[in-house]
Amino acid sequence: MFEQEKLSIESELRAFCQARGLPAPTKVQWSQLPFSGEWGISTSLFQLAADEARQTGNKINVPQRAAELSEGLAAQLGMPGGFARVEAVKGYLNLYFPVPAYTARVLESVLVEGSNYGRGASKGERVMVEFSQPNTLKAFHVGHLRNMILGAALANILEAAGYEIVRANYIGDFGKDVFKWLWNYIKRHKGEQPPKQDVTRWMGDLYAEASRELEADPAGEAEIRDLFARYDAEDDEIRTLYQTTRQWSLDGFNEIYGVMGIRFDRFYYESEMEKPAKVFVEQLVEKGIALDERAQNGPVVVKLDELLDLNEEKYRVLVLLRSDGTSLYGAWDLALALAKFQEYDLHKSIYVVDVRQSLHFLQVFKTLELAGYADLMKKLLHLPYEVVNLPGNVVISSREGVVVLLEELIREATSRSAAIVGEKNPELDAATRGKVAGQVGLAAIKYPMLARETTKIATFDWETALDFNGQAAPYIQYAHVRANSILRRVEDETPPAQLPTHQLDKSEIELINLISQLPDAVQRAAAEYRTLHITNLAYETARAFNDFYNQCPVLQAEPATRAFRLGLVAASRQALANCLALLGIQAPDIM
RNA sequence: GCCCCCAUAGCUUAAUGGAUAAAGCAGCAGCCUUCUAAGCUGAAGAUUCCAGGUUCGAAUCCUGGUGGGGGCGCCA
Repeated sequence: MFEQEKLSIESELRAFCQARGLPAPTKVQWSQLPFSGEWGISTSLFQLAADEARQTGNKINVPQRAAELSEGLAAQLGMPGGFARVEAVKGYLNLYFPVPAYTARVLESVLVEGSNYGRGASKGERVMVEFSQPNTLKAFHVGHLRNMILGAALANILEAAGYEIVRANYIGDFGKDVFKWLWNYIKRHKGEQPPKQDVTRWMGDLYAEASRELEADPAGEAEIRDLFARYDAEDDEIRTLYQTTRQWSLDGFNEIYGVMGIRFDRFYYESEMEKPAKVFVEQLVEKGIALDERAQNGPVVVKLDELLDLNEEKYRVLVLLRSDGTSLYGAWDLALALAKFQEYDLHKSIYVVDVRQSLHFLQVFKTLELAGYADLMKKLLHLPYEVVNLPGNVVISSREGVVVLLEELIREATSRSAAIVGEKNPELDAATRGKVAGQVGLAAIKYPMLARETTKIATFDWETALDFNGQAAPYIQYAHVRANSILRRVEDETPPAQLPTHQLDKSEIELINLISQLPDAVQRAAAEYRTLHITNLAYETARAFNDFYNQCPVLQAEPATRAFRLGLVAASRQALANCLALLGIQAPDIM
């Protein structure tokens, strides 16, 4: 937000170095001044001092030299334009903002830009974010939540950063597991219909049953292959059953997406990739990249390490077709990657898929490179995230039916939230309470998925997931509600054309400081693919707002102060709402 | 056997290679006659897993350990 000011200091720094025969400064690193009631930016001169020592070959005390340099620079700068105060402290150059002018700049840009505040200029590039990828005929559980929430938030953040986004979903509606489920259904549940509620649980239960039955049934494998063959031969009965059961799942997924507030621009299906995948595999065999071992009753594979002449085991072997000629998901992923670029002009194609698939994507991407798609391959990015476990490091398993169902979690969170809303704010009518309960309950379960490093395993337990206090989404929502409840009382007033100035309280300056950081946070979150930067800022902003709320009366303040604070409250509400929107979390007006 | 990830307060987690390692939860002591107390203020709580190394400077980078998790030819 303060690029101009930074650039002007940077050019002063270069002049300073040149005049003294110092090495040219490398990229100047700016950081936020540690907040102590004043607001500004800071850079350090340690690097410059170290570079100087290296250049001259003299042994010097770097911290001492950095202190000297910062003092010299501060003296030369005097009172640079755009700043209120400059100081040199322990090798740092600290530049303090003229509070009234910068405050006005921050608040005005928030209020003018509104819901666009924080958005960057268009980058003129299109990025596809593929996420969710649920498997039909299986349960939708809390393990899938992290992917869904993370993918949706990343898409929002990249969009805000200036990319054009294609939100893609890749439905797992094909493969052995599907026919395993159908096999069990035909044998034990023929004619049964799914229940009205929790379709995916019923699906998942039958899948777990299929897994158990298959282990006990030596003829099962052959029967499943037979179903597969009948599907392939376009057998009416199997095709119809396949379509019907698949649709049950898809309807269940759509219901969940609706509740979660998640949408997609493009759906891909595994079942559509099978045919193009086989064609592509044939080409790979012809090119000598894939090895057809079917004559020896083996599969079709890509022996990546051998092809690359590596001694170590790095890429290993990617299996594309089974020995019976049916295709595997590695082959489908090759076809899918090509399909995406055929359809869209993409700057990047991101796959939000859990970390256990890392080797798989490494293999798929490398195979595409070897097949002559090196340029395309460079645009593919697997964004891994760690899994969600149950307490005691228990792995959530569809196969064993050990799951916490997503629908159940949403229901529990919503009803818990409804009880708390009723207790905290008994005046609300039932309809409003229901609405707020939904907003708060969903927010509470989404937030922890976004507020930690993706490299860390998340543990799901009911107590933490349903704890609405402290560092959690309801805290941020509550700050938004508080701001709103002040503004609600002055809806009829016309805000002044220009915000009056007044002596700012420490808590006001800190709040403005945090609000001003949103545009940078968006760019950084997008560049690093980390939603964490937004959750951190949202929480910090909410905390600063609560502090302000406690320290500074708004409605009862002197007219000028009152008018200024109303502007600050409006800007705070906007900044909080924008952060929450990026995270895919709703900002209630009341709770 | 090979590869990847993780380790920070009792617990869950933050922290551009930079100033005194920051929050929440749990526990302790306070604050509602004021815009919603889902809040705020205190006090307490850390040898950042260990040993080396790089650097003016390391929780952060490198090497080697220890402990835990994950992946590795016909599931997705």
